[in-house]
Amino acid sequence: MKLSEGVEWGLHCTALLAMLPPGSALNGAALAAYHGVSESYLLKHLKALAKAGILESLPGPKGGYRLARRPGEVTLLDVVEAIEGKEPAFRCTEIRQRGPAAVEPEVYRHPCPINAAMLKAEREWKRALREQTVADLASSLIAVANDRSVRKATIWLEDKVRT
Amino acid sequence: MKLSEGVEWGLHCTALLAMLPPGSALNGAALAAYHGVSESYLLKHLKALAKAGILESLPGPKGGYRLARRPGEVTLLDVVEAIEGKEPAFRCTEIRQRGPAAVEPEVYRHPCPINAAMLKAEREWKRALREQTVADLASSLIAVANDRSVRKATIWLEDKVRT
DNA sequence: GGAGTGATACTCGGATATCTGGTGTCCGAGTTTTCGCGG
DNA sequence: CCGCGAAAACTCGGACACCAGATATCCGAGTATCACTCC
Repeated sequence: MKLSEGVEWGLHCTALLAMLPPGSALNGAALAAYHGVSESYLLKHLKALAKAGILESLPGPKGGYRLARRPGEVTLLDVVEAIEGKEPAFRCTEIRQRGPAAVEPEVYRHPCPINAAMLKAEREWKRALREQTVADLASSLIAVANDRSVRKATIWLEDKVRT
Repeated sequence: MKLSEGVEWGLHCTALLAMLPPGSALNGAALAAYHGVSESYLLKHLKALAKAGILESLPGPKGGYRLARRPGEVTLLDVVEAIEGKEPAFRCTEIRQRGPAAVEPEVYRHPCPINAAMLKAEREWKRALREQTVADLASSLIAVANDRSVRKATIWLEDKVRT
């Protein structure tokens, strides 16, 4: 099992936007350069975040991406599901209905217990993700950040941020 | 994010072995035929389960696989990690240390908060998996199983099971 | 009849092809800006 | 000086190659079995 690298990128981008003054936007080029990643590929994920209603895209010159909701209203689960999709990680293929012990499909009224057990764990994972918001990430990032790093970021972002 | 199909197969195989009398073994061909899956590919996963100490492999004629521990001592997490590996799903690539705001690596003493948040959720997932054992799966499977299916399975397994 | 022994047949184990989904990239549609012109 | 308008430039959006990891498979090493032979 492996989460897409885009999840990490998306979380960092939303967290960065959350640290800026409300309503601030950055374009894809700035977000990519700030994190040192490929711009064209990052755009793919930003698009997904916009489609999910997490980011808002502003077209035209001086355009870019900004948070569509307040940072406290965006959970980590929102971001993860926007990029990874909402399908469960464990996908039951109902192999209990195959092989020599199988009977008619309509007999399997109860859900597969193995599927239920795996989904139960997945619900716990989602719950933990839902309890954390992008605002939490932003404040944590600031709390542990080095002063010089913050200053460098502030200066660099100065002429990139758009209101 | 997607879990390997082998996880489902491994769980069904361990659960089936747990339902048999203690010490019973089945060879790869029987396990594959019972679940209606490819034998050569299932062997790959059974091998992984054996290497992890969950199954025990008995070579030679009348050989096969059997549980290495009692069903109550094997958690779902054991099975999942044996097949998927123990690496976390979220892998922080430390992109905060890249880009124009980066400073010397030794300054980043604190772990990345985003990584910490994701790993926190992952711990909840693992905890839920650790709280369920293969014995639970076996009893649940029996509880919801149709009588005719159980009878068919019993008859079919009769001359395949090995002590 | 029993024990030893050799061949045998069956088992798992690791190394090897193939294929889907994530990774990475590109060019086109749309919109805001902005510059120039006329009033 | 101000308003209008058209061109332009920059933005995001969807469609197109590429590659790693999961999927699927095969043949060889090893061992318990079993039949046969000899005592």
